[in-house]
Amino acid sequence: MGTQQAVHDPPPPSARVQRKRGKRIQEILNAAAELFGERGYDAVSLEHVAERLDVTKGSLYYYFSSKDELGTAAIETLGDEWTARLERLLGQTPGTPGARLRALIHEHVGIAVHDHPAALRLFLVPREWPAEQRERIKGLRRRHDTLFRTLVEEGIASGEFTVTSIDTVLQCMHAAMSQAPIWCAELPAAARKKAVAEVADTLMALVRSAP
Amino acid sequence: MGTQQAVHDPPPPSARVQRKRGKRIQEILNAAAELFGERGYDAVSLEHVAERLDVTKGSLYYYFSSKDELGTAAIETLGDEWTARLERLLGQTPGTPGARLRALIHEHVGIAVHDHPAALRLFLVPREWPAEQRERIKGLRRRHDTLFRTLVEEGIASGEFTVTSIDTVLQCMHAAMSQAPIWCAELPAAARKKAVAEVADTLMALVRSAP
DNA sequence: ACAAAGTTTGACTCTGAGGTCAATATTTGG
DNA sequence: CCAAATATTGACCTCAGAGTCAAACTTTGT
Repeated sequence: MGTQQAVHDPPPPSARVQRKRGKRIQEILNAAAELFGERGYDAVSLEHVAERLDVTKGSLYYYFSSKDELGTAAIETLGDEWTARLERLLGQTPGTPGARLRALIHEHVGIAVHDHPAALRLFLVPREWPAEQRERIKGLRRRHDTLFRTLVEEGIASGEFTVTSIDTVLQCMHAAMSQAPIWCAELPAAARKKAVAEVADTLMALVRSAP
Repeated sequence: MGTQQAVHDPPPPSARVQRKRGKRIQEILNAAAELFGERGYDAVSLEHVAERLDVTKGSLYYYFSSKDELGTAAIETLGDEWTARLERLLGQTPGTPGARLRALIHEHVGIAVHDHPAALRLFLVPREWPAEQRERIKGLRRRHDTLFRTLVEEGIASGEFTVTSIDTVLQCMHAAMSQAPIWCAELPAAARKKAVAEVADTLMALVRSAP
């Protein structure tokens, strides 16, 4: 019982191997996030994910112990990337809360419509996730919501916005933004950019209620 | 080859029997509509429907040739009842387009939140229905949307409303109303009535954009 | 070069849900 | 009361998709 590890019980895997494993996991998560974003969680089977990676289903179980675990991890990846894009945008968009909020909505709907048409269903349609994964999803969503909430609160503080209820406004905004990709999918591609802008304009009305 | 039916091919079932069959079909549709409204289409199996009626799955196939057929028919029942309630409300709510629209939104969200928490997903989340049933669902939704569209158009004509794009406003409104039951489900029952009213107030902002 | 560790495979099981159908029970009308 | 029409059953089929695992293959460190 010296300063050495107790009788080498589990020989720890080398750092290089671990990094490699981490990379592989990221590859899997990216592929899965892409698929879930395109078609939604239930519509994507593990064979689909495996096929996109040119491996077989069995391999996935070497890294993840269930579909739900892979699912939440992948959704987390997607959500992180998404939030990062929004945060970056805010970082480089100065101006009033109104201008910034509009840009944020526009970017968010844009990402949804152009890049991840089915992704938002992952957050909208409640699934009975196992408790542990539920927490992770909630956390993701909270972080994302905070971006919008903060701006709205700033706008209210500065007198630029007026609302009946912050929570309700945020929920409505969120709902409308999440639906956008679904009905935009029916529009000809050319009309989509315009539609996204209109959604942003329209939703700005939610924070400019008459007194 | 007289004026009589050609050699009595299929003896037609008596009127009474037919009425009875119709009733049974309605019972099934009601049970199914209820379940679909509570838990969503995919989450409800035919055994669930059968169980609620105290029969077995097989019986359902005596009346409907597939889950999708029963599904659309049931959704139609639900939608018809729903639209009827909204139409009735409009019939007995006089006033400006603004007042009427607010009442309509309130009623619609109220029905969703209190009576059919999962029903709206049936319309929001696109399913690949067989062509024939798709038409019926579209028709339902059109009829329903018309109620809102008409009022919005009236309000615009009278100068009471201002919008960037009618379609966009309607889509956003619809999306927010449809999500409401889902997030209201997390509220304590006591808070729901208030939440419904707030949604109605908030959404009214969508038709009062600044010029 | 070679053994241990790490990775992938493919064939397998299990389950839930849609759908079928011959046999059986019930209702109807003469 | 009885035969034909109508309704219901329950056992069965099929299929997709989650999950398992021993065996085979590949990489790593010495």
